[in-house]
Amino acid sequence: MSKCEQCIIKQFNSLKSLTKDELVRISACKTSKKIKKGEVIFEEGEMLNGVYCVRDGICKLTKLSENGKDQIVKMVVKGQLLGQRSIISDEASNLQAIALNDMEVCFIPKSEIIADLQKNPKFSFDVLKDMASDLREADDVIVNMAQKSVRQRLAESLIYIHENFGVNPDGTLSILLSREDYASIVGTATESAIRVLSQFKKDGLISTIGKFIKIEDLNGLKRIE
Amino acid sequence: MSKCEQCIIKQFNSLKSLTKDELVRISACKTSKKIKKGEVIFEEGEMLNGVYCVRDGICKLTKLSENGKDQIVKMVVKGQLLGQRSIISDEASNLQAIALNDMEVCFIPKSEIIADLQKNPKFSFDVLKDMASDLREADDVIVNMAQKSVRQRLAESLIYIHENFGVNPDGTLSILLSREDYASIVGTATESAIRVLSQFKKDGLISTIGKFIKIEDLNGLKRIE
DNA sequence: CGAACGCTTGACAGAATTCAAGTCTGGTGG
DNA sequence: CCACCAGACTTGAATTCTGTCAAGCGTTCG
Repeated sequence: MSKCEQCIIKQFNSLKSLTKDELVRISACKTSKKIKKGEVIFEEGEMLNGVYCVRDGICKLTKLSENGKDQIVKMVVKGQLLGQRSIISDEASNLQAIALNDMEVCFIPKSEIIADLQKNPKFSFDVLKDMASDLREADDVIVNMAQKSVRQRLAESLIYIHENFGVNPDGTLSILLSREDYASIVGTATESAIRVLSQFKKDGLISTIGKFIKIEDLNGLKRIE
Repeated sequence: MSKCEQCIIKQFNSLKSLTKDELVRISACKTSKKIKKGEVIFEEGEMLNGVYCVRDGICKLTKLSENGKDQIVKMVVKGQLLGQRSIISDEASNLQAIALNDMEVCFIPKSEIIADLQKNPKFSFDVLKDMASDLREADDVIVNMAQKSVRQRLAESLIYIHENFGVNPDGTLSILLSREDYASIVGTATESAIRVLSQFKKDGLISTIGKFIKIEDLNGLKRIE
């Protein structure tokens, strides 16, 4: 099993603020795990007893709304942590995590994280910054959901994925999502999402290569109102 | 000027985790401020150089969306802190704060808060918990905005206000909001909010006493789908 | 008193959901 | 190998929801 203190992934999250000693200690009790596409990492309402550090792959965090539909609240990619919130508030998770492709994660027990939060103010402050940034993003999502049309929201989601999760060599979005996933991101019916995507394609804003989506006119998408 | 170490308001927020010495030091450099209804506490994009501790009154945190409409993202009441997020991430505020009634707040300079965050892990952990709780609430709002109808959202907002901000002796909601504010909470046109409220009234779910709203059938509101 | 503002209602257009087909695809079992 | 099936995808049509524009009412405040 590889060692945390040598892992480059930690450069991208708050674990970078831990001392070498702390990393060695965590490394000793962490467990590595492979998760297959579609597999559930944790359920809504489940008590987490640790956090996950995503070494590879992508997952979606969803919440079941009262009308029975899943809403994708956030997507977590390589380099990010998963589950800090539930650990910190010491409550059951309010979200479900599902792998969108094959993943590799490290599981770090709750006790270790809590101990470091209490002892290492730099680490604690870094986590604080992460959460502040999450909150700011959440505010943006709230405003978009509340004020914009399905068409606008879908356009912005495509742009977000393009800019944050990157593209394949042929220019297609590196993340492969089903139509249902897209609908679940913008909070609409699957048919509505499909219709809007068809329209984007007809307008030359996007194209499809196999199941993948390629953005052809980024500025055109940005101009949608 | 009153002293922080004797202030009971601090019992309701993370400041309760500060030591007596820290409170004395903060007390020495804080400034007390009265803010009138409708007054802006800080603007979106403004650099905050401290946090506000709300001693009395209520304010709304809004964000201007690209289509020019304000969205109410959160309401902050007596006992809560205002502006931690911007201080922590050291960025301009992403929200505007406006008093909904006459307020009394204490302003604590950024340097003091940051110093205490670095030195007092208990305080820092408490702030972390606050933000974790804010994030969870934000997730709920996202799902509601994305998946529910204007009618449902308005019903839930009324319930939220009723349960979290309390009622006057005659049973009316203690917070007085304009129709435009209600529209801005659920993210809809003012006319739409008015129409839904009228319908609620016609259905006997709510009544109005002067400008105040009184919930007549809480379970009825909860049953709306 | 008049102007300004918030509140209310009507009418209509456009957006979005729902239900109901039908197509395409990859995988499975014969 | 091929037929077939399940699931994802696509499109159409009817219905419902929501935003917008327009008009009128009531209150407050100068």
